[in-house]
Amino acid sequence: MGTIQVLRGTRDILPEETPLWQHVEAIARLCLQRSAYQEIRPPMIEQTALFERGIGEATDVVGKEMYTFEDRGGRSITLRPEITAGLVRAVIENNLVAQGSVQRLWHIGPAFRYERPQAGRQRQFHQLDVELIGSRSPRADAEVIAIATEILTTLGLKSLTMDLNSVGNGSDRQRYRDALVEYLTPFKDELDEDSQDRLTRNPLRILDSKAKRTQEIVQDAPDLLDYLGDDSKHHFDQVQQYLTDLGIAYQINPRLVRGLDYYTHTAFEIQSADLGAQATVCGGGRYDGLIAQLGGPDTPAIGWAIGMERLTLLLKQLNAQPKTAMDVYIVSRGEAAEANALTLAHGLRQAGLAVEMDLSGSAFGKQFKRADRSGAIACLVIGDAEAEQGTTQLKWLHTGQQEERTQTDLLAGAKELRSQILAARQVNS
RNA sequence: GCGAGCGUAGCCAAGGGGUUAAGGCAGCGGAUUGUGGUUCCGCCAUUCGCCGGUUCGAAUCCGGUCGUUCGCCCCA
Repeated sequence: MGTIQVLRGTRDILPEETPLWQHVEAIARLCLQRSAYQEIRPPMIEQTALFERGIGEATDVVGKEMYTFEDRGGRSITLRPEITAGLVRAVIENNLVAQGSVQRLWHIGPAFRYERPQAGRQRQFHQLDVELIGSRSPRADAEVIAIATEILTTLGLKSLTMDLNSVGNGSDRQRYRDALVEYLTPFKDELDEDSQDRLTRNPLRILDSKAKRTQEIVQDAPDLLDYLGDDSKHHFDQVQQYLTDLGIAYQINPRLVRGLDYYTHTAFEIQSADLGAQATVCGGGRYDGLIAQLGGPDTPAIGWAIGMERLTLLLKQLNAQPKTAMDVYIVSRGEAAEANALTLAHGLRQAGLAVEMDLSGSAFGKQFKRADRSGAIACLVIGDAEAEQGTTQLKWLHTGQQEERTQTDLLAGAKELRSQILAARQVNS
């Protein structure tokens, strides 16, 4: 072929799809804004060390999925594989959390992981990311989770399920980890290959292995929730209580262990059965240790990320795509008329109308055909005669009625025209 | 990184060794040189993802490669 194609695992989001993305973003903005969250826009590239230290060297994301390269100055740079780490870096660097203060932040943008693409998984994907930094309160957990469910349900998504778990604090986890390793070691030879490997590197991850025999073994493993200290247990109970108070459905999944090292206490995932193997639409949790670990003040935080591709995939299964129809389509022929058309289009747009101007210069019949397809309610016709008299034919495309207006009257009455079009559109739909 | 399936126009496709590569949608042009949504006519792949091999002959068979889909792993 010889033409250059998009990189594997990346894709173009074409004009027919962008209205859907804009709709999601509008809903998200609305929900976040009225919950006091502010947008932040950190860079997409960071020093590699940020992710190594933040996400954890033992994780798959850092171990084998990062886009890492040297820049011309010999620095090791990485395209962010997720958004939280960079956002936390920005918070620390700009001193956004003075003692006791709370920051509510959100961001939407691409992240990159070098993985084999499949349904709901790409090398460049987009996340809507929300973080509440500076509160240890279980109300913070509940607030953040509630926003996620609100966005999802406002978009019309149903039949989602939420898994909830607590992985405790550092010492809870250490004790549990020891107990788990002790339990699993006698079964070592029966575990799947990956899990054997994790027994020393990252034993908690064995819990949500999909290998059949491993699952059987894990059935009788000690329960993480039994190893929570009193504070952790209390926190978890409170979170559950608050979610119940808010009418948010969830199920406790003691084997939910998320793949990023920084999580503490609350961990949750919202899933859909309609996504295939990549069922998680939204995942998140608390990360009370991360900020200190990255050199900031000892500050608790909780957040989540929604996968935009997976979300839009679900929405596409659901409803017809929103389309942006034009209000007015301008048809013109002849040099003077075409100049008039341009001026008219400009003026009407300034008055708030959506106007498409036919640029073809082809026969009126052809131009009307396009006018029809544009979804416009009204059509303006300017030919030699109209140009000479400074008039235009205003044609209503749904009735075929046509009236003559002077161009100046039309512009002066643009507001009225706008409400007429609005009314006509209501009747039509 | 591993396994399996699939690549024919912008989209959906038929064809499974012999030369003219069906059909539909969309698009463009015309019937209708100043009036649309119907209809009719015409145009729209010297080429079947790419490279190489087998053959007198390859979209068709073989090898490789790239892409894609589904799954594993992992995650959004």
